[in-house]
This record gives sequence, structure tokens and C-alpha cells, in this order.
Amino acid sequence: MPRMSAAEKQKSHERILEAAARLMRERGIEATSVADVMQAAGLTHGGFYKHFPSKRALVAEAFRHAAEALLGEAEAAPGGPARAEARARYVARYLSGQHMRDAGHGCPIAALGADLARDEGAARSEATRALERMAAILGPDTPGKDDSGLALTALLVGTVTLARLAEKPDLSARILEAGRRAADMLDRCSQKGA
Amino acid sequence: MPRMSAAEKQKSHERILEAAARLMRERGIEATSVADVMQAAGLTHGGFYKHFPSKRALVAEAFRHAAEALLGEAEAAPGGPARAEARARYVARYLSGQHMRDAGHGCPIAALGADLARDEGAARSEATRALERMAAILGPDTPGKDDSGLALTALLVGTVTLARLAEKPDLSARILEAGRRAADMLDRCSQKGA
DNA sequence: TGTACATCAGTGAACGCGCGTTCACTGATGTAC
DNA sequence: TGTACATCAGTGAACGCGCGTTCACTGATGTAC
Repeated sequence: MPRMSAAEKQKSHERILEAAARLMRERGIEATSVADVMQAAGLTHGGFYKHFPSKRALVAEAFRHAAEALLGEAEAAPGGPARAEARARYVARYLSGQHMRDAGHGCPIAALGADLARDEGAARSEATRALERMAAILGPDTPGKDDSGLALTALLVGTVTLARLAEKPDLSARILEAGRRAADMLDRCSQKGA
Repeated sequence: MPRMSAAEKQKSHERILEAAARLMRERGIEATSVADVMQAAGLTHGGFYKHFPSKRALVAEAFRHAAEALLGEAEAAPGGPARAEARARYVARYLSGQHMRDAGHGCPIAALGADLARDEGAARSEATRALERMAAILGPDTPGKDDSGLALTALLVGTVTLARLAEKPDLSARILEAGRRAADMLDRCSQKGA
């Protein structure tokens, strides 16, 4: 079977990235082995190093991959009233029970942020960039006017982290609801202050 | 040298707990080995199982130890205007550069929350309890009146997580400052809504 | 278009290593008389 | 109070295991003529 075509290799690469991004967000970085990722991608572990120089490099790429999928579309939102609406949708989706439950396809900052903060290197750089992009999406229409986007980002990340941490489902639901109300408050107060 | 007195054993136990709580908050749970903890406590790794049945049990105990140190004192705050003042001090300390930098002596929810959310067992139960206590400290004077304490807890946890994640010190500082402003806003809006 | 050959994606066994945990041992502590 | 002995906190070597990574190998792919 060995030696796939160049197109097949690219598909394998994509599958590895996808599997890594999902498993690491679900189980954490250290709990996800290279062999786990390769198996989920339908390959054997030995071939990993034809695609990435190390597990560390995979972590950074997988983070970037996950972040791009979630930020790219939201950034396309135009300015003006349509932008406020797009932002509201982003917040609602972020603070949904669906996002809380499906960490594997959710925000990589919420899933891996605390771990990457201890890291030095490419993955942390990717995470910093992602956090700046998320804050820009959630920030004021005029970029750089104030840092309310950073605060809203912190509220969303913290809310989902706590909702996932809580053992009792009804506590998780209350946390998400409290987060939604607080996000609304911050939005209204920010605009009033403008 | 072997066989210390009962009093000595208790001191050892305390040192192990202290070392574990610090190292795990600094480096993460998986990156902290039993041998690391025992060495930091001035002991050798073999003796660990005279104190704890497993590493998992240590994680739960270390979390509880860390949480108690940070919550116990804050809970002693009285009701009324003195309580609002104590809460403001708690928020200011939580969102300080000092707390951001010294994760080893800081909030264990911010340091380990995302990891423990993936866990089942005692450590996660401890974390859930700690989160409820923190929300009670930050919540309305009348407990159970609303869930603003949960939202404020989420904002604080998220803010410190992001500030630690950011690579550039000036971005970290902006995140902390944005978090402080947002905490103020939530406080004022909550009281207005009351 | 056909042929000969170099390339290299993927395989699976093997590597060294550090992990959590176990265990035989030591010798001061605590107890029974 | 003194003596004999069981206990057990701490030691350090050893255990099995899974990890990240390496490597010899395979055979279809892509290329040169």
C-alpha cells in the first residue's frame, strides 16, 4: 500500500490536523498521544514524522487549525449594525450548551488556554494571536478605541471553562445563563460609555 | 533516620500538600510528577504512598488545600457595606499583576480548571465546590438572589487565564485592566438592577 | 507511449526514558511489661 | 524507670507501561529517457 500520491498525502495531513485538534480539545494536550491522533486519522503512528517534525509542532498547527475554523468566518462580518448582530450571534453560540458540551469542536482558547500559558513556543504564539483576533471580533466598531473586546473575551472563556468544570448540569446551565446576562450588561454599558 | 514521630509525619504531610499545590498550579497536573513533589517536600518518592493512596488523591487534596487558603479568609467577611469593600479587595487582588505572575500561589480554578473539567472524580468535585464558594463571595448580599456571582467569577477566571496566556507583557496588562473595568461595570449594573 | 529507476508516504518493530506504583529494608518511635 | 519488641515513616532499587521518536522496509508514485 505505501506511497500515496501527493494529493493523498495532503488529505492525510488534513485528517491528522483535524484529529489532533479535536482530541486535544477533548482530552487535553498531554493526554493525547501521537499514536491516538494517527489512529483517529486512520494511519499508524510511525508515519507521523513524515508530516510534522514533533508533537510540539503538531500542537501549534492543530491550535491554528482550530482557531482559523472558528475565527475566520466571524471576522468576515461587516461594520455597522450588521456587525453588532454578527457579534451577538457569536456570543450566543459561544455561550451555548452545545459549545459547552462539544469541546472537541469548540474554542481552543477555552479548552487549552491554561495549559498553553505554561508553554513557551509556537503554540503559545498561536494562542496569543487567536485571543487578539477574538477580542477584535468582540470589540468596538472602531478597533483600538477601548479594550472592552478583551474583557468580553475573558468573560466568554471563563464562563465556558466554569460551565464545563461544574459537575451538576443545572449549575452549568446557571453559569451559562449568568454569562449571557453579563455579556449583555457589558455590551450596553460599553456603548453608553462611548 | 527512618521512622519519624507522628508529629513529624504530619509536618511531612503538610509539606507534600504544599509542594503539590504549588507545583501543580505552576506547571500543570500531568507535568508534575510524584517524584517532583516529594523532592520539593524534602523527601524521596518511595515514601509518598505512606501519605496518599495515589497521585489522583493527591491532586484532589492539593486542590482543596489551595482553595481553602484563598477562600477561607474571604468568606469570613461580614455582611453590609464592609462586605462590599471586602469583595472589592478580593477582585483587586485577583486581577493583580502579582496574581497573574504567581500562579503557584494563586487561584487553583484559574490554573487547573480546564484540566479538571475533563476529569471525573474527587478533584473535580473539589473544584466545583470551590467555584460555588467563590461565586458566593462575589455574589449579592442575599445569597441565591441572582447569579451575578457566577458571572463575576467567570470574568475573573477568564481574565487571569488570558493575561497569563498573552505573550507580550503589555497585552497582559491591558487584559487585566479591561477585566477590572468590566468587573466594576458588572457590579454597578447588578446593583442598579436590584 | 513504454521502460527503468529514484522517491517517499505509510508500516510496524524497536529505542530510551520517565512515569506511577511496589517492595524489601532500616532504624527511631511508641508501647507493653 | 528500664527493657524488649512491634510499628511504621522514610529510603532507594525495581516493576511494568506508555510515551515520543527512530528506523529498516515496502511498494505505488512520479520522473527521466
